[in-house]
Amino acid sequence: MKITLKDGSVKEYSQPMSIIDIAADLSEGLARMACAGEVDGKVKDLRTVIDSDCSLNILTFNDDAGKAAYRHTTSHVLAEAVKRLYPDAKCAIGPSIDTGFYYDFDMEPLDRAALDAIEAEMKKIIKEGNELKRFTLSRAEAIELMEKRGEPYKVELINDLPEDAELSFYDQGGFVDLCAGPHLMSTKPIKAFKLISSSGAYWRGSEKNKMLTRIYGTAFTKNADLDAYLAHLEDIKKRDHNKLGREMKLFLTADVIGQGLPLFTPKGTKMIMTLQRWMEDLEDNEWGYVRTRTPLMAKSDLYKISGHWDHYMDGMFILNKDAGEGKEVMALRPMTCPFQYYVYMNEQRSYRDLPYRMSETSTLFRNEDSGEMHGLTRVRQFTITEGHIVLRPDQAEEELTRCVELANYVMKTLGIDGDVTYRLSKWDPENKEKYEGDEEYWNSTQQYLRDVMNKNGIKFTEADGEAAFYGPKIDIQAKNVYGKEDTMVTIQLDCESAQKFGMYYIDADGNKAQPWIIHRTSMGCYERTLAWLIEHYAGQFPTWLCPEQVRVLPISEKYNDYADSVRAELKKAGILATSDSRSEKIGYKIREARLERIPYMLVVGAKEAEEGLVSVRSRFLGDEGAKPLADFIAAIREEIDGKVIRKIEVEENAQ
RNA sequence: GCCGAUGUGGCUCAAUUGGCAGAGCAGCUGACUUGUAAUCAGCAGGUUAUCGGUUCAAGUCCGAUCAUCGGCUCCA
Repeated sequence: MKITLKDGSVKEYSQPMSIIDIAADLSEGLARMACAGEVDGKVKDLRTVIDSDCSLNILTFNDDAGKAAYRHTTSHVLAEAVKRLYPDAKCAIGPSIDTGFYYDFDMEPLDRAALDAIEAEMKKIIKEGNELKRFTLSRAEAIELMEKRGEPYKVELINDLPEDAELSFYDQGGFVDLCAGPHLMSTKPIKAFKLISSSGAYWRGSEKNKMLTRIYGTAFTKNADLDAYLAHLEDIKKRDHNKLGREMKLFLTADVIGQGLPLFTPKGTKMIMTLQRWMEDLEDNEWGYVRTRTPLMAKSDLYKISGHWDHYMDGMFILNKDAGEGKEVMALRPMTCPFQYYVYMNEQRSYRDLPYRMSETSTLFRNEDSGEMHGLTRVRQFTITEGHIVLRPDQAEEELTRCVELANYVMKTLGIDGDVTYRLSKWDPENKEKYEGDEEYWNSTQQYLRDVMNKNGIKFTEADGEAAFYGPKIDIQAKNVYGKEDTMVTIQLDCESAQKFGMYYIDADGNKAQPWIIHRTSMGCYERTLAWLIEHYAGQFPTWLCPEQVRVLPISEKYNDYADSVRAELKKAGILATSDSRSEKIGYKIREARLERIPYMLVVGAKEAEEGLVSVRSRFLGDEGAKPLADFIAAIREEIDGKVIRKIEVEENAQ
């Protein structure tokens, strides 16, 4: 048989060989590094015997699939250690994940000391260096084995596997686990690992099931890599908006006010208002939107029409629920859709009036479960740039394109377009009752969105079961510093709601016709966007977004008057400036300003006061020297108006 | 909502087996009048998240509640 290797060379063998033997034949080093094999593009266990022509790639820890096998084997070592220390623990599942691996057990919760003890036991197991032996069993044998070993979760997994599935097991010195693999040849190569944390996790991810104990860990081939990863974990905490945003005094929370209800300080408010004014002007002046202002609450009747009363009551804050006769039951709004629909319906609309684009800086309330709140990214009250476009079906493609273009423009201007991924959120064809409309409706609307993204050259993934009940979505997703993904912008096509609310327009023939609706945001939620900006820029925002753009620093109190006049000039030019009139040394004032991440510092003393100059020290270029105040104002004005993002070359990561 | 951890001035932390709540930074006041990463001195700031219990005595032990964090689930 002929084996084509990654570099194109061909090896020939006269008899069947396992992948690990082929690796050993190629080089001893490669066999030592091998974690898995890729045969004709499919990832296989190293023990797989090859008996016919194929292409073969030996995967090491440097390959994603190799890394997964390495870490998956580590998770088996974890399972063995847990079973040794806690014989009554029941094994559930233990896959590798992007950052390492986890394993779920039915057992008591663990504290750090327990994790340390398990870690020590794992080290022993690795030292023993047992080989992993793979074998397969029939369904009956497999169930018998797992029952004998007291592993009810494994029995359940086996029962749920398809009839023709191969039931493979791995035995490492007596510890046997049901597992599809692939795995390392033995536990010996595992060098650097750490158990990160433990937490609860529902069996099979359903809250109806029992909560198991999950242990997270990670593994590397070198201690240095593990240390670097752990240091990285510490490092990203410094960018965490929830810590940095509070430190920078952009927002706060108060126990007595409640969960998911952040308060914005003057600084944080300034930033949000900068964003909000920009968005409103942009939408109204350049993208053809009209602005609405609609109530933050409504009678229950409205939500009964929209369907929220039946399907979303748990997510709403209900007012007057237990009030007696004569009191209306109200609810704070969790979305703006129906409110804007009534603005549309206020007048009879012609086909010529469409598309009718409404937008609102809209505050919403959602009664999220208590465990869900996080910083500014998951809150109970938030404000979004929410819009609804009522349009004719023939306008859908162009309008959707415009929505994507607007969102794109916003991302680019904020400098975060490189952080996002696009997702086509589709219905779940296996779960039709959760959605309105038939298969044809979903296929055609989904195709619309797909076409729009393709025509705009946007790369995207597709996800089943992520659509709104009334239609598919283009979701623009971003990850936070910890890798957790949130939706930043959403653009949804809805061909159903107009009927529910009796919305229509008069078509060219004078007949009533049913419009389509696009639900969309252009920037998403201000709270979440601010969080994202804090993390992206590590607090060092582009000048136009800074709540304090310039700080004037007199070198002594003698020059406070000049500093004040400079500050007044800056303010006159619409620049957010303060001056530091304290009797501190100049170095001290600079240090403070840097810690507060002020982009520009203007040092003024005798020379500057006499000649009308300012000595500029910026976050971008360090000491830029003395220049006339007017020149500085012109330059920074241009930077702010142009929403310029200057690269920070000096003083990065001021701490 | 579920599992777990945590909670001491604005921030970072200390307080021995239960025995007088303390420091640095930030803040304020005064002195100094300063040229590019920390001038000196003084002052003020705490019902130890909240409520209850045990005890001669609770930051410390017990219970409940609230909030924060790490996950799970959820996010139309």
